[in-house]
Amino acid sequence: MNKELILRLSKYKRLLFKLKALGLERVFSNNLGDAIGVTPSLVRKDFSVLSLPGNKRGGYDIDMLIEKLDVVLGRDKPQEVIVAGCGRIGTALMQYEEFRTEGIKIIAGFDIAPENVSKTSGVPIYHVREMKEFVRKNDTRVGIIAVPDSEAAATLELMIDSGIRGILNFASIELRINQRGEIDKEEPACTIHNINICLELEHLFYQVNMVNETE
Amino acid sequence: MNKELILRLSKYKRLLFKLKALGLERVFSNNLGDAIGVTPSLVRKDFSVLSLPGNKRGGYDIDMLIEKLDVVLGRDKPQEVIVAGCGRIGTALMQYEEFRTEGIKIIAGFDIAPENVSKTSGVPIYHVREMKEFVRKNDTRVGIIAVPDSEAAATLELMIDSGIRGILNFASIELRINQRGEIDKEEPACTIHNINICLELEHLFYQVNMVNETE
DNA sequence: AAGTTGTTGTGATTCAAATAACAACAAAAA
DNA sequence: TTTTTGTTGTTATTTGAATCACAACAACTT
Repeated sequence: MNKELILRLSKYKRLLFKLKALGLERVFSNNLGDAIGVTPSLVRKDFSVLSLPGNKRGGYDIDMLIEKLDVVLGRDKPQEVIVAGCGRIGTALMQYEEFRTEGIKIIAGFDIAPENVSKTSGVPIYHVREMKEFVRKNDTRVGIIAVPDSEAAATLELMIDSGIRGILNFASIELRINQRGEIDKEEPACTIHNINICLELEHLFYQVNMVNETE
Repeated sequence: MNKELILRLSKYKRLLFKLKALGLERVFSNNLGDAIGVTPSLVRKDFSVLSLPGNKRGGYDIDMLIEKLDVVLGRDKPQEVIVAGCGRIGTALMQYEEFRTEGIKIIAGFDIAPENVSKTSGVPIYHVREMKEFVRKNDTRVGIIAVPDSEAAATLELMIDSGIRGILNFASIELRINQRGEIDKEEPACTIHNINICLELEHLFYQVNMVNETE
C-alpha cells in the first residue's frame, strides 16, 4: 500500500471526526476531496480499493467510514511510542499536546544521562541500556530517534536490536536499514521515516529563490 | 522541478562534502546512488538534466558538482529563517545544532509573550506584532510555524502578509494557501511544507501493524 | 409510475518519474 | 597503435499513481 494513500486515509479520518462532531452523518467524495486537497475522483478510488461502499446518491456514511478506516489503519491497537534522546527535541515531543488528542502516548524516554533530564513531562526516563528490556516487556513497536547526529546510527541499531519495528528519525542524517548490509538477519523488517528539518528548509530556500527561474 | 529531485540534489551535495572531506576527488554514479539509496541510472539522469558533465571513464569531479549544485540550489544566498512560536518546539529549533553545520541561521523568534521566553539560545525574541516590520527590513524569505494548532491559521496569514515566501509548518493541522480562497490576491506564491508528526507516527503504526497483511 | 437528478464505482487514459539498455567514448592496457 | 575496460549520456521502456469519463443506479420529483 502506497505511502501517499495511507497518509490520505489518516487525513480522511481526522476530517471525518470533525464532520461528525459538527453533526453531519454523510459526506460526498467532493466534500472530502476539497477539504484535504485532492480530486473527488481520487477519494472515490481510495474508498473503492478499500471496499468502503457509498450510496449511489447519498454519499458515504461517516460512522461507517470512521469505523472501517480505524480497522484499516490499525487504530484499535494502542499507539504507544518511546523516545530515544531526551534533549531539546525529545523533551519537547514528550510535552507535545497534540499527541494526546490523537491518541498517541509517549510511554518512556531513554537517555545516556537520565539524571540530567527534567521529569516535568510525567514521562518516565530511563538509561539507554534499559531500552531492550523495556521494549520486550511492553511489546513496544514504534520509537522516535531524537539524539544528536553522531549517536543516530548507534541508536538505530539499538532500537532494531530491541525489537522496535517503526522508527521516526529526527536526526539530520538519513537512516536506512542495511546501511552496509550489516543489519538484516531474518529479523522482521523495520520501517524508518526520516524527518530531516535541514533538508526541508533547504528545499524551501531553493523554492523561494527560484521565482524568476524558468521553473 | 520535482520535489523529489530537489531533495536528491541536497542529499548529493551533503554526501559530496563528506567525500571531499575524506580526500576523494571524483565519484561514480553508482557510488552516489548506493549512498543515497537510488539507482546509478537516476543519478546520471539527474546530473544530465542539470547539464553537470562527467568524464566518460573517470566519473564526476566532486568540486565541480558541489560548486554547480550550490548554484542550482541557490546556496550562495544567506539561509536565514524566523520562527513563530517560542514554545517547546520553537525554542528547541533555536538551539538545534545541525542548523549551524548546514549554514542555516534562525535570526529571530516571535511570540505573543516574548517576556516569558528564555533567551539562552542567543536568538532575539520579539512580539508577534513586530514580525511584518522585521521581515520587511531583513528581507526574510522563510519562516517556521511552531505555534499551537489553534494559532496556526492566523500565523500563516500573518506570515504571508509579512511577505514570507516559504513556510515550514509544525502545527498538526495541514496548512494550505487558499484554504477558502481568501488569500490569493496577486501576492507572490508562498510554498508551505507541513511536517505533521502525528501523521508520521500514525503511518508508522499502520505499517508495524500490517505485517500479516496481504500488503 | 415515469422521469430527473446527482453521486458512486470503475475501466480507460494520461502523465511523470524511475528503470533499463546501450551506444559513445575516454582512459588504461597490451 | 590497437584493444580492452568501464563509465557516462541519452533514448526507450516500464511502472504506477492520478485523472478522466461515463455507465449504473438510488433517491427524489412530478
